[in-house]
Amino acid sequence: MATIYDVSELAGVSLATVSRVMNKNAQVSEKTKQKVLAAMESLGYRPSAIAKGLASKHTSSVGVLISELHGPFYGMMMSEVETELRNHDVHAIIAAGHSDAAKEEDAIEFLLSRRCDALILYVESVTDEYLVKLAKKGTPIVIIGRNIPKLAKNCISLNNELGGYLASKHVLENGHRKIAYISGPLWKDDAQERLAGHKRALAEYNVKFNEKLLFEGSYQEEGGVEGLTHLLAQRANFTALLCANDEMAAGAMTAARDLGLAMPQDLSVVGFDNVAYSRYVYPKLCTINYPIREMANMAAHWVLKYVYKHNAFDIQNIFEPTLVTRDSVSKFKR
Amino acid sequence: MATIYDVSELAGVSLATVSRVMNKNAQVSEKTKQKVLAAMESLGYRPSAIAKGLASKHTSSVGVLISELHGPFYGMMMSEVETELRNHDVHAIIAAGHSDAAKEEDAIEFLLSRRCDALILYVESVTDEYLVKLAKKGTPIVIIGRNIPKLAKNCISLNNELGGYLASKHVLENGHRKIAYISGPLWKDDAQERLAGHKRALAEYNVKFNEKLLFEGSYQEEGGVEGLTHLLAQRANFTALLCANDEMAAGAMTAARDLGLAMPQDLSVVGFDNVAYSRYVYPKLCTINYPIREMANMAAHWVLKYVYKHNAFDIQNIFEPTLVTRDSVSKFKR
DNA sequence: CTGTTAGCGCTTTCAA
DNA sequence: TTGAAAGCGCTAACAG
Repeated sequence: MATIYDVSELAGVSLATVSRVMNKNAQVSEKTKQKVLAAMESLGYRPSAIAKGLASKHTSSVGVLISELHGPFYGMMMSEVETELRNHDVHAIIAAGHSDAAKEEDAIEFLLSRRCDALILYVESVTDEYLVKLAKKGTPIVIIGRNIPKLAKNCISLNNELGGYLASKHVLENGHRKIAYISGPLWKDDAQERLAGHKRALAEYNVKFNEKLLFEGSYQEEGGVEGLTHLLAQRANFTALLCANDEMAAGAMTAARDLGLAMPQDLSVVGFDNVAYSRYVYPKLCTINYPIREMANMAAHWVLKYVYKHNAFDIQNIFEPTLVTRDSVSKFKR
Repeated sequence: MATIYDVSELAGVSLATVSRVMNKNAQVSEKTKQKVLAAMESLGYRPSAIAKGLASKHTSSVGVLISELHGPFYGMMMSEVETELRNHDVHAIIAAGHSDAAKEEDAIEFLLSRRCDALILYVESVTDEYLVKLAKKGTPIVIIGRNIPKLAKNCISLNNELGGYLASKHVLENGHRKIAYISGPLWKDDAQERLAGHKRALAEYNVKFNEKLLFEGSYQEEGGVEGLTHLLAQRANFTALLCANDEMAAGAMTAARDLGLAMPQDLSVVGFDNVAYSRYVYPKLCTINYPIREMANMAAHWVLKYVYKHNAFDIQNIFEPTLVTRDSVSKFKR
């Protein structure tokens, strides 16, 4: 692989000059510039990002850490970040944290060791303190999906409680009173918050929260299947089911139908996230929109603005969820 | 950020010694080793992967190029590669090619500039010749989803024609004769191959291929919606619909239901890929299994074996699709 | 077992 | 406008 040295030799100029034509900024006479360009071309020269990083102390790369590389939610987030960053010639180095503290820290170590200029983190297991410490270490970080008081400026988060509330309120407004709830893993903050929102709505409508109508799911399709099966076994005759995310809603709906329930007539269902395929399940899923694209885009802009000094628009730290009404909810009858 | 030099100073040993304890291999006395470790600990030392890469000529990282960062198919592939690689302490640098030749080449340039030890490529637009040339440049490459004769050893591909054939044969066996087909973008090889398989099955059953029953879709949900709408407008009374991937099948099914068609009674549908959510659409989608996980895993093993010299199992270059029967197909009646 | 000494390929003053 | 030279943080002979 040709080096800058080979180029300088072929072009008959110094290293420095070659470097200058690569980094557009400096003044180089048109003539020598052409010589250098020609030399690069004929050698098939490709600058080493790695050597450049060593010498210049920045890598034009930002580390992106998400829980999983698959799944509609993370996929959208990652995709948006990558696109926005790449539009500005910075590259994303992506790693998965698998919702596990050790793996998340590991991944962060990895990204740091690659000397990323900044980190965009969607982490679930690592503590707030860890992140606060990390933020002090020098590499700028922006955190998606969490709101840490001491790091408020670095957080891009959703009002999950409101989302839970909106979902719940919607079925309550439709007359339902026996409402089952499949939450996410309750050690996750967002799962707790969504559930809290649900409880607030219930309280507002004077309906008592029933432990038997709560199932702690996994945030995956299978969790929805298990949840529905379990809840039905409680024989509590619920007419509406709230799921803490769309995947579980899809699983629950499939399971419900397998057991002979018609939706939305026998059972109204609401999801959460508004992932792409939620409109392709049957019935079309009523859900809560999680503006993850906008949030991911904001995170990318945060980095562009504060790290790469592009003049981006103002940063919005907190986003609001909204209700997306579709076919899976009907009025309570009888 | 502390450097190896700081560590060596604090520990009272030379650079080389510090380097030695980092790279387990060499012999270092237990005593000095502990001193070094302690120094690292107290300095919060984190070796620079970038400097290491420059000095050692390999980066313990492999570039992974896929068309999109979102979507169930790519997500699964990326996830599997990353997991397998990380299990062996090598990291994936992921980039998106967006099914566009220029962007794909760009992304490859990027990965090469980061001096990846190898490349795992899922590319759709770049030519075979380009890849053949690339393969000669030194960086080992493995190609997923294409079978290039000159690069047969580097390819991990699916027999798409067989997949199309199996899907088609299944509905033919169920008595259907008027079969509509929503293909992928026909400039993509896999779309062509799947369609070819369909035609072969038709021929085998002596049913003539009808252009009016073919719609060229986008491989996305929306393409399925458009396809179904268009096909219905042809008034050709088809009783079965083959979709070249599950996303389009999901879109088409939703559109069909919106137009009052019951499935599978009025219309049988078959997808392709067997993505995670295909079993959660209604009716559960009959599809062709694309063993993308196994293939992704194989690609990772290829790299582990040939680049990192781990002793992995034998490499399988060609994979076979299989039929997954579910509820979306029924026997043709009347 | 440990230290010395060149680099790896590039950026970046400082002079010319 | 251009060149010389000193690193960036690490690895890898080669000695000792």
